[in-house]
Amino acid sequence: MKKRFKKIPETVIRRLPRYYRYLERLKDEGIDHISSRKLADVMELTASQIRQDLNCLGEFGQHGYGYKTSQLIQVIAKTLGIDKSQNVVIIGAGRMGQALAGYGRLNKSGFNIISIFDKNPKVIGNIVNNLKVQDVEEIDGFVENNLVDVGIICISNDEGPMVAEKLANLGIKAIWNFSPVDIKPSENVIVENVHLIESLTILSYKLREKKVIDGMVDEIIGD
Amino acid sequence: MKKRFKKIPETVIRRLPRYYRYLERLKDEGIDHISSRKLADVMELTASQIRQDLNCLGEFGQHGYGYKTSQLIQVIAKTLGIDKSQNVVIIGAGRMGQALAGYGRLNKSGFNIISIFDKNPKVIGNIVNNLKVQDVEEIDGFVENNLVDVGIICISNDEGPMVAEKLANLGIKAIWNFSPVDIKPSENVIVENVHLIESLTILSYKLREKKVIDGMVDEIIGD
DNA sequence: TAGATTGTTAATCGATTAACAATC
DNA sequence: TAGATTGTTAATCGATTAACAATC
Repeated sequence: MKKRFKKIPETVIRRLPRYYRYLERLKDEGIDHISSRKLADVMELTASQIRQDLNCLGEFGQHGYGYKTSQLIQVIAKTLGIDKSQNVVIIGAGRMGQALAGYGRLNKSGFNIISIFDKNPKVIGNIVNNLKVQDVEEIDGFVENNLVDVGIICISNDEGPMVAEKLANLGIKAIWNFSPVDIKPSENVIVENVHLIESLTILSYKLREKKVIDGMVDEIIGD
Repeated sequence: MKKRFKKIPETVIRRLPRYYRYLERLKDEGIDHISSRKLADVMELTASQIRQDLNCLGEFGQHGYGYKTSQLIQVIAKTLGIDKSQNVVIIGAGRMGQALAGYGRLNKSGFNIISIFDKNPKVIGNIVNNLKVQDVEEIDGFVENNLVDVGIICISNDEGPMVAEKLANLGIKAIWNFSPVDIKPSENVIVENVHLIESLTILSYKLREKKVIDGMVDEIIGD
């Protein structure tokens, strides 16, 4: 009998979506099995790491053969919880809210956007990706009558934490936060804070570092 | 004399934008100095880690007093290369491209969006955030006549790597990629690949894990 | 069988935490 | 000065890589 519960390290979890994406692509290309060595080449990882990572999910490999792509995809999907569809609401129908509402890959991974809310009367009633923007004042009733798994907070002011608390009180257990102030996870609610600017800032650092190494700029630590 | 070049670990670099954000906020609240202990409480890190991290940038603390917020902000900004403004172009004026074009925090960190391109004739000529969408065919001339530091790829098809290569040939050295296929960094070009779905997927995993721990669901590893 | 490749243990490497002398 | 807090070294912890017996 298999182990009932095995804690998977967060570092591994954070790599799983990328495995999933590459494996989906390989499967689409008609590749039905792959060795850790070849997958490592494609993904620019080490074969050793891939075997260690996949072993956290169970034993799927076949000695002398490799891993079956479709089986791996299935297991990763199940581990990540994207094998079942989940209902999502968006709070904030600004540009980012609209972009996420129309983001096809969400649906592909089982996230169904079932409603979008805003507080701006000029925006309420607009159609965004086949959904009519609702008044955020009506969210209580909506959440009571619909099973909502995830709330996406897409407002641009500092009220994210307040909105998150409201959603938590309504029973929403997961928050995907795009608003500028970090939302702290609590006993009731899981959070992923997204700050797009961080990734661009890191790019900026690396660009500068490259310029220093290439001798185009003088130094990193000044004076 | 100070060291001319000190390699900062990537793990530290990836935390710097978050330090920057919190310190900016503290400064806005009128806090002009802070100890590693207090900053650790606010940011939910350990004081020890903060001191280690900041020491990678130099020695700024004052014994018995702490760190000056504004000095720290300045040093982090310089390290990350956001102390100077950088010119950015966006390729792809779809919803995500538009959202990024209107994303105020980019400007705040010194990233100036100087142009936005698309290949769709229906979109070319539209005004997005005070910029007229240009025909992507005209990008060569534009880049030759303007200093462009970063290219943001916001297309939704699989042509990201091709677009990136074109930009690299035009001399753009940094790519911020939102398109679905990973762009591989090369000798000429630095890349940050962004896959928003990954962060939502991790949220999904954590939600599931929480449900298992709370006894609302049976198991993580099936069968 | 022989070749390929896994699963897993051991070795290495790096990152985080703890501790404390130095010092403002 | 006494109290607070840094900078830094040492200890711990965890993640990655290497190695190889097991096995298809």
